[in-house]
Amino acid sequence: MTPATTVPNRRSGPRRRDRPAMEAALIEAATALFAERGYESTKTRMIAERVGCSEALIQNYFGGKDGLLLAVMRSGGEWETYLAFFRRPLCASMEEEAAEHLTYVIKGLTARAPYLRILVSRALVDPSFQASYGEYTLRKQVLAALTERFDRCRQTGMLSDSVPISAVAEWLVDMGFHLGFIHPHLLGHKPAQVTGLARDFARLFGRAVQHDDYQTSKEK
Amino acid sequence: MTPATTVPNRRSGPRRRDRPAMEAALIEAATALFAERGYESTKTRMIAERVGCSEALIQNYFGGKDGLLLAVMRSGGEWETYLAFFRRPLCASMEEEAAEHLTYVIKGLTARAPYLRILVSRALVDPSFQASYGEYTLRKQVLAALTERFDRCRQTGMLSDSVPISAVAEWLVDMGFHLGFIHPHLLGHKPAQVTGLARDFARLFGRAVQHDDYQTSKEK
Amino acid sequence: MTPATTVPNRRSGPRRRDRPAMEAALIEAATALFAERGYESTKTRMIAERVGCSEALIQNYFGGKDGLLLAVMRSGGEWETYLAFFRRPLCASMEEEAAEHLTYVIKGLTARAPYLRILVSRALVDPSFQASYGEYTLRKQVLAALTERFDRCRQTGMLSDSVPISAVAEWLVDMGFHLGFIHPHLLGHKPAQVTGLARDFARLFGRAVQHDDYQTSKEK
Amino acid sequence: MTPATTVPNRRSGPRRRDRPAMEAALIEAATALFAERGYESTKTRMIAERVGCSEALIQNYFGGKDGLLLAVMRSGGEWETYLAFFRRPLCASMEEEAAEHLTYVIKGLTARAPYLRILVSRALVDPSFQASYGEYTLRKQVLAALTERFDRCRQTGMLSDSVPISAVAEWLVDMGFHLGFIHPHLLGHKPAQVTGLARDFARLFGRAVQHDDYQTSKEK
DNA sequence: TATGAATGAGTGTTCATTCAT
DNA sequence: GATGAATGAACACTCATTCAT
Repeated sequence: MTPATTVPNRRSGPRRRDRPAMEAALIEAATALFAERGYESTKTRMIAERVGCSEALIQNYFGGKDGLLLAVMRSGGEWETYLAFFRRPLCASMEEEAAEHLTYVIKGLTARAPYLRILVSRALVDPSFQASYGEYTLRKQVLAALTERFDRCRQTGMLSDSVPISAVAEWLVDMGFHLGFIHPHLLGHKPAQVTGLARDFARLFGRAVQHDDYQTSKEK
Repeated sequence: MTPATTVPNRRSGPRRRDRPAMEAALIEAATALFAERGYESTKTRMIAERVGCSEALIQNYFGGKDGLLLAVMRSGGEWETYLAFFRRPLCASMEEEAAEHLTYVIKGLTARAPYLRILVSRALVDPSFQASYGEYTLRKQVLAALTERFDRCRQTGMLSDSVPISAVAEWLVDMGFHLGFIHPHLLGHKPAQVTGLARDFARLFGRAVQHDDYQTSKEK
Repeated sequence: MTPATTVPNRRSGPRRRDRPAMEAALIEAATALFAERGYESTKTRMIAERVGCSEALIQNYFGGKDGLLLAVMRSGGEWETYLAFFRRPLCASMEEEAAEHLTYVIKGLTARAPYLRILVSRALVDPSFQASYGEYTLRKQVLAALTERFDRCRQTGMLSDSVPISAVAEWLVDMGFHLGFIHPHLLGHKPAQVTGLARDFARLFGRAVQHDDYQTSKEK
Repeated sequence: MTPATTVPNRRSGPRRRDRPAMEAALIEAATALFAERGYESTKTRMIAERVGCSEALIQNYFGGKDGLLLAVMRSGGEWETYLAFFRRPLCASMEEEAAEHLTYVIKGLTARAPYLRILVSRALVDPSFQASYGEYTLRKQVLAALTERFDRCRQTGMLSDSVPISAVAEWLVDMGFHLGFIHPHLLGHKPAQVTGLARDFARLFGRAVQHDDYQTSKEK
């Protein structure tokens, strides 16, 4: 409720000249409000009040409310740091692969939940926005990273030869999104429930894709 | 200035005396528009125009736009017929169980896609609506039905003893929702892609949960 | 709050055929509501609900809300009985003349207060209505009656020769309206206050218009 | 379709930067329209058109139509200047007292007639408004001022000892309101008629309250 | 540059009225 | 005749946007 601390000590009159800070503050406020109340229910006045500036600034900086939404979206990612995780060394088993993936993804999605809620809610409803969603989501990158990992898993003999890698990767990605986003934000499940489920899912995933011999040796 | 020709075989004048049909038409139109454009972007005027009646009717029948949304929601289900499917005989294998489930669910979700888009999009954004979502979704019922099925699967020896039934059920339900809703309506995947993926997922599911011996005998 | 007992035992379906009773009930309800809430704030639905009939009846009987207002106005008076009072024998003094007049007028205005509030409130604001007010008010008739009385008062020597009769009549009429309408309904004064004031005014009136000699003989 | 020429020297475009003047203009226009057509029949659009601004300004400045009505009410008075009159030196006779009072009050009420019409009309019809009327009317103050004057009149021997001062004051106030407001605005009497009547009333008032001896000496 | 004043297109809703039954 | 269903014009009000300063 308190104005973002990024832009402190605001007084009346024409404000100080720190455009980058102001833009960031607006984006932050808009992200929060869009996520809480939805895009359309969020009024520009609310955003401006939250930040402590005039509505007109939204026009000046972002060209309007739509532009602000785009800026919010673009702000979503430090993709690189997020994706770096997928370049870690292989795990000892497919179940561990899944477990680590799910844990990481759940954490990551939770961190960017507000931002995602906006995106998803709007993509479902505004067809022209669906394209943007595809652009800004990391699904493809994660998919590629997993595929590459699983390739290596197969080479190590950890991953069964009889399962199609791309489907396996897709499968794990979907599980991650479901556990990290759908369960908590649509179904309202608590983190503990989700974590428990993630463990079970990882186990099942392991059973499904692990090479039989490898599996045996591992599980013992 | 000339009376709109957009709504033919409907004179400018007023009266038609079929209230139930009119209500249904309004709900149908609202469902379509809410799904296409979102709740807030859909104006009562659009709905009325689409149906060829006056806006006031929305007030008369449903008490306003909010009431119409509720009516749309309530109209969503012939739950019983949908759930009847889960009372069919067991399949010959767990993979088949999954395959049939996914096929059915994908078809079912596709059929009520517009209705679901509204619900999901709004539940993500309007917290007070999330409760309503929980009420009107069939997740719990399907979950219960699957649990009961898998219980019986285990008794037949088809389902491995070492997997927790509730997690398996949850898993399959999630796959269904993901393939039937997230893939086509959020990610924009085509039906063919989804169907292919469903086959792969069913296969993986089978591998994960099928009792080893049973699995062997089956696969041969 | 209970539906007027004039139209008892109403059930649904096309109602019984007692048009005069129904008209009277509508006029009564409209009078009450117009007076309580004003003409514009009173909705036809309220009137119909109060009476227990359909709104359409207002159209059928009176041609609309305006027509109902006119009917309400026309219903205002059993003029003759009201005016009969002014044909009573002369009083013994001018003060008594005033006292009796004021008492009677206060009572009369109180009885038709709702009806008058509508009239006055609307006449003040709708110029085209001011004419109607002139028509339906009894001011002229009362004025004429008083003038005639005061003529006779003068002949008896009770009324001073040095006052203009028409002004005296006008004066008394105004006092009556002020005490009977303005004080209670605009200023919110209680009946007791008004009665006390009426006595004082009558006394002052007497002092102002009574013939000096007569006054002496009377007061003794 | 062509820009209205009704509001000249005012381009279709927007901006004028004189908020106080704009507020005053809106209040003035609202006063006039409320008085002409009544509060409810006056539409915000009319007011805005009259002033040549947008309807939204009424919301911005006054918070809506209700707020504008309150502003109209509050704008009614430069009370002090109005009440100063009652601090003038005493007249030479009670008749003169009345004559001067009536003349002044008639003028004063005429000046604020539109404003008063709104107030009175609405107070008669909206009970919750009657309280506001009581607050903003000057009746009490004038009454107090007259009472104080008449006290002094009595000390000079001008005012008869046998009349109750408060009733006399009330009486004169009522006459003033009746002549200045009811006669012209409800009965539609012309100024000349009112003036004539005022003279007569003053004369009668004098006869009623003047001390007998003083009266004699004065009239001669 | 940043603002507050001002806008106008558009909102859901109201309500006296009309008409088929 | 009397009704409920249906209307459409109008309403106060909202809000992203524009512009003079």
